[in-house]
Amino acid sequence: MGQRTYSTRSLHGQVVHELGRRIVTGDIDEGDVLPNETELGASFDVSRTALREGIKVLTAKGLLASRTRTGTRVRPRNEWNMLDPDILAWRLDAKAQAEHFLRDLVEFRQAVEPLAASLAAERASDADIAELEQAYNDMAAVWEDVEASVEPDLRFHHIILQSSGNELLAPLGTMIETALVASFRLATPAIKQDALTVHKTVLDAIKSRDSSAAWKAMYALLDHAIAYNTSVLDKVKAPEVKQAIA
Amino acid sequence: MGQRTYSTRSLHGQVVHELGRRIVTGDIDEGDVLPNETELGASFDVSRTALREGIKVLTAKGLLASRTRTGTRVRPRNEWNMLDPDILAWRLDAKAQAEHFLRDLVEFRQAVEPLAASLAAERASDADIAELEQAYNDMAAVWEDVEASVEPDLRFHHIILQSSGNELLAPLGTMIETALVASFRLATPAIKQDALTVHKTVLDAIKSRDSSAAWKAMYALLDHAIAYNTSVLDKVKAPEVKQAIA
DNA sequence: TAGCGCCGAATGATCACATGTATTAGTTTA
DNA sequence: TAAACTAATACATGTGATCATTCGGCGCTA
Repeated sequence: MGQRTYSTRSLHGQVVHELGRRIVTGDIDEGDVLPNETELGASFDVSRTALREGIKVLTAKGLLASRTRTGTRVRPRNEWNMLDPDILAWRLDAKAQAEHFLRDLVEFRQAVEPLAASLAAERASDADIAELEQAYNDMAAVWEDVEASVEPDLRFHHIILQSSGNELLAPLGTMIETALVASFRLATPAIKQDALTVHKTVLDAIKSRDSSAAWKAMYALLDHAIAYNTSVLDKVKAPEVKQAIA
Repeated sequence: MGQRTYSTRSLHGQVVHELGRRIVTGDIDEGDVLPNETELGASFDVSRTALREGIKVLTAKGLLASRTRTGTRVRPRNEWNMLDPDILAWRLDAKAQAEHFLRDLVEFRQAVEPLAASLAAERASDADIAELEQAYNDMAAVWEDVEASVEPDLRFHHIILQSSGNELLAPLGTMIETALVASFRLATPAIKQDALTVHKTVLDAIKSRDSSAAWKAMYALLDHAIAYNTSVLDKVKAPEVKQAIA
């Protein structure tokens, strides 16, 4: 369970997560009009104020839109801020969509990370590269332990995005972290050992400041992930996989 | 001026935009603690409730974090939801950063759109392709008029992202629309004519379902845009360019 | 000096009431 | 009869006063 952006401890935070989950999972459909504020507040057993603060949060994420008299309705799905960490987390909760979602996620990474790697090869500071190497070494040290290798793996990708020197790319690591954790957990030690090799290739390319090699290496790394994901998701029999997705 | 997600008409909406702008432009620094709610509310001349709703919105976008007793502080920049339409709009307002921002934006497009094009080549429906062709024709019809050609151009890219069949890629069109409009306005008819050719190449590749050709064509299109952007931004003398960025 | 407990200041939450606005129904008028 | 104005209404929006909760710091005590 990756950390959610929005705290679930406050009252309106609970409203945000419960309502958000219902919308994202399709429990409440796009275009649907919500009950009016007093009514909805009562059903959540919170005051109208708390409910409104929750609605404002979801509005900010593009899920809802309120108009006077008309009421509050769910905005069309393609206008949601899909890369919002909370929305990603809710989508991940929707087990029914998980398979489709993982495909989308890997495709997205395949769009973003190769370029980030090539930019990092050009722009990373020596300190960045040292950190990257550290992350790789940490990964290598614990590769048999799937659980323990998640953190340095994540860190590795994080640093590359940061080092791209692009302020639109850099935050993506944090944004999709929750989702990545879930997909990483699917891996077995055998997979991880393979992964180690391709990670090394990426690291070396960036160290030698070869941006096109970095691009290709990262692309290959994700191809590897795709091939693995599909092969795993095909054998739906394995219950522990379904478990991991959830 | 692209349409903002969050209405500026409501009271708390004004708070959102004013506070948001101040934070994004660096007027209020990351890590800074805001004045307490009663005080800040007074300075905006709104009630504490309205202010709180505004703060919740900015919290949802990752700009702020509130803790009891400690107060509300600006979160580190790399944790912001950079692809949020409002944040993009505010960044665009910050003229000082505009040049750097445009570079980031084109790089981001270069990460995302080639893949979207290649996926579209595989997955676009016949209706999608018809729409895409329509957008191209509309572009071709008015290419001398820079202003008029913005809309079909935007539509062209929008449709490709939509047709990618990836729910993470699809909303990016809407998200970066505001920013794209600004960068498109920089173009001159001569540029636009060139652009037309490369757009045609993309269209043809998708029509013939050639995903790797689509990838390359879109990449070339954006390379074109990059080369153009840098060349334009280098001649800082031209005042109408600075104007257009603003 | 370490540990405990109290206090205060900030956010968190609720309520009651006031306001504005868009829709709908009802009434007038050409 | 149909179109245009008007009033009623229901809902979202905005406000301020009030209580609850949390947590950091200060000071007391052993």
